[in-house]
Amino acid sequence: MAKDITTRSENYSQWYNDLVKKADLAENSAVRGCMVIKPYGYAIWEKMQATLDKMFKETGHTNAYFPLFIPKSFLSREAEHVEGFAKECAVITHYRLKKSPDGNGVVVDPEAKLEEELIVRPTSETIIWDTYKNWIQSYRDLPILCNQWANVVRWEMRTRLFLRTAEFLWQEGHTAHATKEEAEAEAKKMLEVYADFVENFMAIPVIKGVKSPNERFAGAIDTYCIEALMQDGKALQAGTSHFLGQNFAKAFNVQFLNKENQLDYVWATSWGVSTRLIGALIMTHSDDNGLVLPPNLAPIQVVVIPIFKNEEQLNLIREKIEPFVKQLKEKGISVKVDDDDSKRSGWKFNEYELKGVPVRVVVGPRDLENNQAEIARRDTMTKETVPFDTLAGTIENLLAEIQKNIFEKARAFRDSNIRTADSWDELVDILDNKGGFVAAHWDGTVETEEAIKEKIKATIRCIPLNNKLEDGKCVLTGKPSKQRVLFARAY
RNA sequence: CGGGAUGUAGUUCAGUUGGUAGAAUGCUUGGUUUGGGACCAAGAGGUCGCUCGUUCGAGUCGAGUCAUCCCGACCA
Repeated sequence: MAKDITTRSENYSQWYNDLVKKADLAENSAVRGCMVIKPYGYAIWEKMQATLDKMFKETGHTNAYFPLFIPKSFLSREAEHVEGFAKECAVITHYRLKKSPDGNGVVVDPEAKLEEELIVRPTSETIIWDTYKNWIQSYRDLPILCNQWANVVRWEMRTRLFLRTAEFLWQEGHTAHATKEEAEAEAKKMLEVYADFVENFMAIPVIKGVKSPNERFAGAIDTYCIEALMQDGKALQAGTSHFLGQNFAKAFNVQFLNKENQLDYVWATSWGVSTRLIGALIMTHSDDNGLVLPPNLAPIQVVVIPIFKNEEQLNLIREKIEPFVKQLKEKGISVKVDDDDSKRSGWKFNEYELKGVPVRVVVGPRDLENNQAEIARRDTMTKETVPFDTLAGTIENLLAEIQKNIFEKARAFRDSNIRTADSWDELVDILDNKGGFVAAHWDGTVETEEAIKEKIKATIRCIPLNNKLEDGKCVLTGKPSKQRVLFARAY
């Protein structure tokens, strides 16, 4: 459990990469910058999807699907938006191949050039607003509360498994409202949904805040975000919710007649979280034995490992474990009984620890005699023996306790890594030697924000919601400031 | 697109002044094992990224080329 930020951060990239591969979550693909999510990793994503989807439905949203391809002209309608994404777009120029003249393989057919190039969506605001235009005429058509589960492509120069890949999976919500107040409330509500999900299901503590102008989504009026802290002291943006104002409605000419019979532009929000959250999960909870999964998201919550020398013994154990495995399943707990005799039990212990399975139950001849089982918890790596008849109940409680414990552990770590700096030297010293978030005064200008980023590679992660106001001086310029903002080096 | 490095067995990597292609791990088979990543034996597995050059002879030296990784810039 290397908790020392400075020692761990040196090899953190390597450690992270190895873990993703060893735990069987994902691997690099033949296509540069793209990732293969393996079954175990995808199972985690499916659990995240199911939970989020339920939360979206409970807040009145429905799912829809929009095209993968966006006409180039759509992207350029909103000036800031195009500038924000232009440098990382995959562009489709042709629609057909033909046999190579030299007989080897195929070449792009020059005659099949598209009149207008298509962009593989880096995000769907433009295609969706072009569609919404046809859906909205009256205030009675509003609000529209749609979510889409999709893949998007952002052609990044440097990629890392889960954290930044050329293609990634996400959900993007796009809502249309009759009033500014309603749209702002929606953006804030979805931020709360994200914070609830990330903290209570993923056990990752987050800071809710609003982005500074420089970090804002391209085309947004306000970007609300949740920021998490990784074990190497770097921050990670875990989710964003944007209040888009009327920018996209104006760009795509989406107007409606309001109750006063006046033509008005629609107010918009968009919000999204991605497979990047799996990266956050790994970097928040894992230790030197491998992954640590919060019980709420673990594809396998309990693994049962029988220890046996022959078929006869295994049958006795099977008979004994059957009742509590059934009880656990009835409680909705996912259980895997691993009685594969081609792997030794010691090997299995390590394997399931590496994969982060929260609870392990071991039953061998010794336990049959004493009518008990050994249970081991992944978060603390401790073991205890429990009588068979109380096993199911004990495990149910233990899963809840593990969920709580890893969240509290992560929160304690995060809280102990939020520091205040009152001078430039102090800010630099903390970032270089300790990492974490640094609360410091900033004069509120984009120039200063950029200058700080340029000098020390740290960005303003957010201005926390409910930030308390206090007078101070900007750490860089010395100009007056009304509140502290959170700086960090980030992924 | 700048700076650096690396391409050898499925994987991770050795390979000396140029002279028969190596290890670990994984895989297959058989046996002994099985309460914290077992052991023994046998076996399969290679166009040394590609091209050209130097040489009697190139994994090794030279030139070119392609690819990948790392550090920047960009970013969820």
